[in-house]
Amino acid sequence: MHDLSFFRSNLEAMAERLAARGFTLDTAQFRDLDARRRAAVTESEQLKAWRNAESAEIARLRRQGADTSERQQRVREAADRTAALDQQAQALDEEFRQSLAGVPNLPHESAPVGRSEEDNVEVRRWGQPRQFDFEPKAHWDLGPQLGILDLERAAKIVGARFAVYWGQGARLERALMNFMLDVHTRDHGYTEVLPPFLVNSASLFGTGQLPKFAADLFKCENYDFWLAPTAEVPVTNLYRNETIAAERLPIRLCAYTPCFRSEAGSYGRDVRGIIRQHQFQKVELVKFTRPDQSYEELESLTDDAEDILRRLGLPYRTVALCTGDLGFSAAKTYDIEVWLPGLNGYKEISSCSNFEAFQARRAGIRVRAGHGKPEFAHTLNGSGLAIGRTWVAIVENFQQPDSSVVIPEPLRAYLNAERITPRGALS
RNA sequence: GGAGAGGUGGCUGAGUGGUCGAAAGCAGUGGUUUGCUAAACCAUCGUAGGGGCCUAAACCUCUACCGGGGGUUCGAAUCCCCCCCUCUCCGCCA
Repeated sequence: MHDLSFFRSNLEAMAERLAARGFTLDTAQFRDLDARRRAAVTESEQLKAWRNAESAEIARLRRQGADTSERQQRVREAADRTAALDQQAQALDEEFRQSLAGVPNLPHESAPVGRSEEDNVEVRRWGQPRQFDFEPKAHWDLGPQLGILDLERAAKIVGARFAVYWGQGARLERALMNFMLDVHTRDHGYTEVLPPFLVNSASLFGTGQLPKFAADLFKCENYDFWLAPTAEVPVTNLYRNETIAAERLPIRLCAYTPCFRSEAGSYGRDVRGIIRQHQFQKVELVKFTRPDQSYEELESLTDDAEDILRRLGLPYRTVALCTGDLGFSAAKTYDIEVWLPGLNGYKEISSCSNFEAFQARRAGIRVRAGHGKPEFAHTLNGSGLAIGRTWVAIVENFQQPDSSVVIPEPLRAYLNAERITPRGALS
């Protein structure tokens, strides 16, 4: 959400910068809507001022014992007009706010300009994709063969795009969750939180999923409860409508949650295996910072996520998303892509973004520095990492000719094993 | 699920139909006094939106906001209805 008065007085400049991300801001429509809104508000408020003055006069006259029934009658007669004007002003104001809420964030000046994924810029690369001296298998073949991944039964108990993990597969998922949380809390300075997995619509508005992207979410019938699509939503909203003392910033939080996404509109993409699921597990990193600190914090957040891959020995590259590929709320985003032999390419495993004040303004997250006026905080988040895709990366990258999988050293204590070996057909 | 008590500015807390954007205290800010610290005293101190005003600040003014939404009334923090949340007791449950 943009600042109303700033937005209004910088319409043309906004439009120009939004064009970089492929968003066309209809300035004429906004100008017209705003003018009508202000006219309606002014008229409605003038009538209210008149009514309030009349009421005060009535109170005064009554105290003197005068008869005020005529004045009361006049105010009563104006009631319809008051209500109509008020309603009109409210409707226009609401319409304006909704239009404003649908305008994406401005890209940061350091975000590369471009139209699509193709124009993203690789900023660094770590590790070398392994040269196999045998034909590596994709996880959708290897997983069932090892007896650790069961998509058919998942389809039976819910449907497509869900997975059941068995035995060491389940244990690997749990090991990754603990490993990531331990690294971020012990070595990277994050505080662990375990939030609710369901959130209300106010929270989803705060982080920008609503009102525009309801179709991407699962909603509970008869409740204002939604399955959280990412821990970003509950964790960022921890401080919704709160003012944080500047000395407490930056606040760095990490959280493990399952994530639920409808994946509407991605039919046919990543249909094999568990790359794209309705439910996946993720450890998320969330930061609240002072406005002047947010870009250095984005760099360190991205590095914290990359560190997990380095420790696991998984090759990756990091790309800066171009303006045309940025998410709705983000001003700048780095995607971290892990090497997957099954796809013979790099696949997104983390997305680290600075939202600047865009979410904070929607969610009412403020910072008070000293005794000055509170200003909006900057919020950031990134996956640290998506556990399902990390699971895939480990299984595919560290597979052996006999189909076993060598567990990266840091995970061995968690798994109490050095290797995943076939357990035969799924029992 | 049942019964009861509550939700008021940064905090504590008064306010049961008009003079209430809201007492008082604390905290904050500016000042006076003061050898320093401390204290005392005076002043000031909410947010959002509209107008004055072409742009920005300041200022003036209006409107809205006392958990949220409706209603009654010339007029609502105050009365009525619905909802949400917190606390206590009972029931149920992991």
